[in-house]
Amino acid sequence: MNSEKKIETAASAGKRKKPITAQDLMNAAVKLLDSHRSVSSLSLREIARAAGIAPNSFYRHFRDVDDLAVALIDQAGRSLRGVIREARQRLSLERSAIRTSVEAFMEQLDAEQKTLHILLREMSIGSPAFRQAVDRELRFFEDELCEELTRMAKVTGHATYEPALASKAITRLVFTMGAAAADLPPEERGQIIDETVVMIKMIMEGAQSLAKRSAKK
Amino acid sequence: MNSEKKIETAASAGKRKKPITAQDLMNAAVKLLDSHRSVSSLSLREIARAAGIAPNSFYRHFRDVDDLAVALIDQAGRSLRGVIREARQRLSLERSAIRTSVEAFMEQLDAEQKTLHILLREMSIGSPAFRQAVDRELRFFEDELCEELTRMAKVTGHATYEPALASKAITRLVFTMGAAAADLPPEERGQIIDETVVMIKMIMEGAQSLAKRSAKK
DNA sequence: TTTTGCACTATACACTTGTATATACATACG
DNA sequence: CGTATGTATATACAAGTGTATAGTGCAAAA
Repeated sequence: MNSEKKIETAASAGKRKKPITAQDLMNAAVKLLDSHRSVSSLSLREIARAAGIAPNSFYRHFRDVDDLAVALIDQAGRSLRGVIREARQRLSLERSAIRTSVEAFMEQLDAEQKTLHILLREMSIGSPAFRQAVDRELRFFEDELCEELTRMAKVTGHATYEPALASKAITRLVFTMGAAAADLPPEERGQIIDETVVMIKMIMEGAQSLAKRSAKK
Repeated sequence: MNSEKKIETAASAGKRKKPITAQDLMNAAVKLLDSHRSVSSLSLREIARAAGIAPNSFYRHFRDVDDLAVALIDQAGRSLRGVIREARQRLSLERSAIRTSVEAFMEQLDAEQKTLHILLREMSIGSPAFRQAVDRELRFFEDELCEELTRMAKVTGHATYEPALASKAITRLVFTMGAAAADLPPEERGQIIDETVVMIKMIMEGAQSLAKRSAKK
């Protein structure tokens, strides 16, 4: 018989007058996520409390906690695509496209909004709707990468064996390694980055080598 | 004000007299897991109900639900290692080591106990203890694979660039693809298997190609 | 002005959860 | 025989959950 009286846990704290946005709720939810909690394990009341509103007000903005979760995943995906696009900008100037991209990805793990964490976590748990949402984002990633690979092929002359598959492999690998890096002290991340880079090089080298072989034959 | 009166949900159903084993509880828990629920999202009462015992009897066997989860992970890992070892037996007779192993892995997804599902799910969610347990099992997988690769290298003369890393990449990839296949109609699994096989070939081809290159130089 | 609609709140209900406490009933041992 | 000991039980409680219902206050529309 304690809480739910005057708590106003953070987030509101005296300043705001009345109207809360859906985004506010999403932010409140994100703040509640540590490394081993999935979005849908949060209770509606918990989120409402963190946002400083009454439990029922939640329904004004989302049908469900799951509904909010999907919104979060979408947002995470959008932000991720931004990161990748930015990485690509840097890419034309410096060398080692792979390393640059992987670093951009891993850097994002520390970003203020833990959007990447959300994607990484929800891709393996949660309702079908979740998976679908995450899958959509993964496919964006894949497609951009595939496009990049075939473009590179034309420039350098190194064809790629099955660019779509290579892209998929690389994508899944980066996400998996990202998940591993996510809850790791930042000073050990360097090693994960190095490993990931080598793995990607293996895949690309292999895809090119297989391309040559199947062309010869 | 309904349940908890005379339900005896399955599992007990009249036959057994009194003593329940820890394994019974684990099995009951597994039966409750569909594709989008993690072990630790099960409630103690839920599991007890499914096993046909009183909630408090749970404590005779496990401290926590998490405690039970760790036991489940261990069991899953043990079973998985069995599968892999079996796959290796077949391996010496037929060809295409890769395809055989991947198929063995994916077949296990349909097995009666959904142990593999558990591993796949818990590797990305759950308490540190969970992750650690899953990680241990993954490393087993990796090590066996790495050993296999270096052995193959000596026989065929094709050295592998960084066998440990290649093993890690392959392992993560297989698990990720397995997770994707896990909740998919079985008739679409074939495609996933094919994709996975190609991906692995890319990695191995790449690792060998990189080995030659770094040897030459 | 009155009215209408919206965003939010308060109270309440039925239900689940983890666990504390106390109790029954077998079997094993002196 | 008693009497521990281990395993199961029922009952109970405080806390938390999702949500139904009703109400409040305020801004824009009539």
